[in-house]
Amino acid sequence: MPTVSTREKIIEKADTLFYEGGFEATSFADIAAAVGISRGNFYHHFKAKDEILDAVIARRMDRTRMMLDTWQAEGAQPRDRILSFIHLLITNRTRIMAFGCPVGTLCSELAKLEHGAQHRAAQIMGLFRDWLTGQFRALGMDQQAEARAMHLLTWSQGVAVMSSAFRDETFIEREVAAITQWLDDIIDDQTRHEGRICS
Amino acid sequence: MPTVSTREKIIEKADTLFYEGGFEATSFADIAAAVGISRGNFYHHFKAKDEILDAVIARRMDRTRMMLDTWQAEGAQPRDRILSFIHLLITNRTRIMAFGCPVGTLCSELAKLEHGAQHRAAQIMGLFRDWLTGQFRALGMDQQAEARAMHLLTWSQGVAVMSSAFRDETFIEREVAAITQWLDDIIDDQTRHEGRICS
DNA sequence: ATCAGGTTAGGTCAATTGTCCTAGAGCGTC
DNA sequence: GACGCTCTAGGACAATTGACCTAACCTGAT
Repeated sequence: MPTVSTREKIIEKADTLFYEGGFEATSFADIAAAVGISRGNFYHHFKAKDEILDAVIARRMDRTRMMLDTWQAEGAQPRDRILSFIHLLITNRTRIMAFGCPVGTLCSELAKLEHGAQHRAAQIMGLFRDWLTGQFRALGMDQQAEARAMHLLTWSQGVAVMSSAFRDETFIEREVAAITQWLDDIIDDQTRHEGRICS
Repeated sequence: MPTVSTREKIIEKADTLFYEGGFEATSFADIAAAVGISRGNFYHHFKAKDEILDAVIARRMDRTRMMLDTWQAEGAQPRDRILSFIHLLITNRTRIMAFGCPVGTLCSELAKLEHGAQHRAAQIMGLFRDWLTGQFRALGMDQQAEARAMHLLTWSQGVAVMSSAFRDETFIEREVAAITQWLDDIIDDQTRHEGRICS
């Protein structure tokens, strides 16, 4: 499996380098050196830099879908599944403090570059939005489901930016606690509201 | 005033270009062309690219301080002053949707580049944090003042990233309404709490 | 008029960029 | 063995990058 392996390794390394150093600042030579192949060989797999970006975005889409499916299967209740998402901030806190959120920073950079792939990068964010919307809808918050999914996403993106700016690890932990509190508050509010309607 | 004028024009144009296109993606030639001078002339004013970045950050610090001073003078009450900050999202919504928040995106980019100026870029964010902390403290929220300033900043940064990703103008308006609601809620909560203590 | 200082233009420099080509190595099939 | 295919290496290519130099220019003081 030499074909698939090398191509996959290129995409994997490019993914990491795009995240840690940014798309624009990462060159062909950087990726080729990281993979351990020549720059000439690189062109055999990807004719242009935009093609690597497309492949990286596609890979991130796939992996995001897989992660969401895992959370869907593992979490017994919608609250547990949403907590899986929130817990991403803790799990990846070191990398988030150093490089920000992979999705958010890519969207921001491509927006500045007026790159055509910005729309597809935003679709990764859309995956989280739609999945979270489904969770809030499962909690009975039909009308407010998407708004709350967006609020949770917005909050998370803010935490990523702020923790990266101030390099404060305790900030992430405090915010995760606050987000969890907010989640439980609206769940409590929802169950009370349902009780008022039913009874 | 040829000296100051040209140098100021360079910093001003560089500021705009760094914001709209990013620091790394903006070249000497881009700035020189925007100002209308030769590249050689450029080097007389700034020996290295990092020097322009330093000047741009210093300029943003100054202008931020001036803006905060204006808000401090214009706003009769802390609530009005905080609303001035929140209203930035509305005033600059077109540019925020296209290029994100000037402060947040610069911090993120410099973090990825592991640039030494990242710390000073974060100080601009610190100006907002400290000023907002002062406003919440003026509202009597001594212990929670900084946490609430950070929360407001975090929320705003999240709105900037999300509105830029999805290019949704109505999202900004809805979030500004939600932030305003949150502000009035904690102010109400604070006045109730004060009444309980005093009476 | 002369001179000094700050300012500007144009051009050079090595290094790096993304793109592209060619020659050949490896390997399975006929 | 001969052929075809994918994969690889090494380099060439023009364009652009940040950095730097030198020769003029302007302006005001002497």
